[in-house]
Amino acid sequence: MSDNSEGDTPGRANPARPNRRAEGKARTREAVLSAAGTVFAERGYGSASVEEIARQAGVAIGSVYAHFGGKQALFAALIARTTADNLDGATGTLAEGPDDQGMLDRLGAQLAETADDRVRALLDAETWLYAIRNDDELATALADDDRRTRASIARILAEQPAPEPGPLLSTEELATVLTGLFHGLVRQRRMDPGSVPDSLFGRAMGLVNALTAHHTDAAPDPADGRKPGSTAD
Amino acid sequence: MSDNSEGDTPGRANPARPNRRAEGKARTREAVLSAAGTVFAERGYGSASVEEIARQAGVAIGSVYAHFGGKQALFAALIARTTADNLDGATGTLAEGPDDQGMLDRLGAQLAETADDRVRALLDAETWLYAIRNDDELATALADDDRRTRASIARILAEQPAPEPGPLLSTEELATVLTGLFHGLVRQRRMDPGSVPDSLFGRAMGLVNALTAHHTDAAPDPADGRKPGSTAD
DNA sequence: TGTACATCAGTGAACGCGCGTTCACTGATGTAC
DNA sequence: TGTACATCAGTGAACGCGCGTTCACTGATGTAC
Repeated sequence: MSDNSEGDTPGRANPARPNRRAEGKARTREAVLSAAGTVFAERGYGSASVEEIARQAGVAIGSVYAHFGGKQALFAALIARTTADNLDGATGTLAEGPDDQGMLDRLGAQLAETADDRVRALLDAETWLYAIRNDDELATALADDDRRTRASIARILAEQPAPEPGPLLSTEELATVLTGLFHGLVRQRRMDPGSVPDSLFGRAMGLVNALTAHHTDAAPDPADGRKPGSTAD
Repeated sequence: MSDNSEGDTPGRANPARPNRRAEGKARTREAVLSAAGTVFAERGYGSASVEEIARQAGVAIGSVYAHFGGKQALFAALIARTTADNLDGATGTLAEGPDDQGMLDRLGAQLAETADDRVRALLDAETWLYAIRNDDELATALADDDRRTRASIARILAEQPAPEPGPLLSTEELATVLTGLFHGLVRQRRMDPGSVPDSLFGRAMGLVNALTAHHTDAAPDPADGRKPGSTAD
């Protein structure tokens, strides 16, 4: 992000010139980041070795250090890129269309895509763990991105044909439930694919959405007087 | 290593005797497992060192190897114990009472408890990652436990006052949604505690439950398009 | 255009440290008589 | 009970390997004239 792939020629040469040095540098950087994604995902941060990343990227180990400074900084750079991608993906999917059920279908499709992308699912989890463990800037940045994503979802939900938040959940909370269910089902599907069909996410959210739309005035209490005998728990 | 904490005296001595050797051994084993839980959670498998575990357990490093054989086996033993605990906790909470909203409240309380137990949340995530990465027996065992838990939940849900699965979700799927939402919200709460109040889980599930109870005849959902294949790679 | 020089992305052998693991040993506990 | 011996949980120094990191070097690319 901070490293442009072009420009930067200190000598002020022709700006339209190809500049093969910068191009090659950017290509190397991308190759290292891509390899880092696979290796960090597949081995975990602690068990990942810089040497394997360099080998998989097809560069010398020194190049990794020339570009990123060290293992930890490389992981941070990878997270920064991945997080940006995720944010674009989520909000992009949501903003793609205005109609109700279509959005949920699209979310279900994205759930399937995310869960079935092994590297991505592993890397997401590893990133979360890393952020929670080291409560430095990274954790804050990740939480911010998450909050932004949920706010984005809430904004889009508010524009839906059924804008009423319902008696139990505000729009913001609905966005939280949506993302939480998303991550939880990705996790579940990775572990036991058969238990989470593609349509499950969409149906579950359709359920919630339908209730928030239809029951805005009825049933302030979901447990409305159908308890057989027990009063206190 | 199925190392019993008692019995096993080869010489067939008085079975009622205290047997301080076996007691001490069991105590050491527990201390190592407990320390391993903290260290593996806080550092991650790859970055955790056996030496730190031994130090935190107050034993020599050789004892860890005498008891568990190695780092990987120690982690496996820890997972086995933790998984059993989790299973007991989840089904225990659910089976505690029969009434509808009380159960959801109790689940909400357990959500809060789980999310606020830093070591437990980290260890859960680490365990999942480890299992997904190394698709050996451990992944299968974890998936089995998970399936058992969900089946347990489904069984209890079926006994609820609102047994109708509804048009969108079967009881089994509702159990999957419930556990998925649970894990997703734990994750979310760890990252941004303010966004997941204690009551959110209960309210979200109350929403779903109420809808399954009330909308058994209204089936406005055409979402059935499940993609073929697309399971794990 | 051609030549001389400057720049700098990339290289990989070498270093030293920390790790997982081993194993000869210790001494408290258990057993035999 | 007391004594001699056996057992075995626990110890920790030592080993060797693999890791992250460094740095003197290379050579392709860019610049000056």
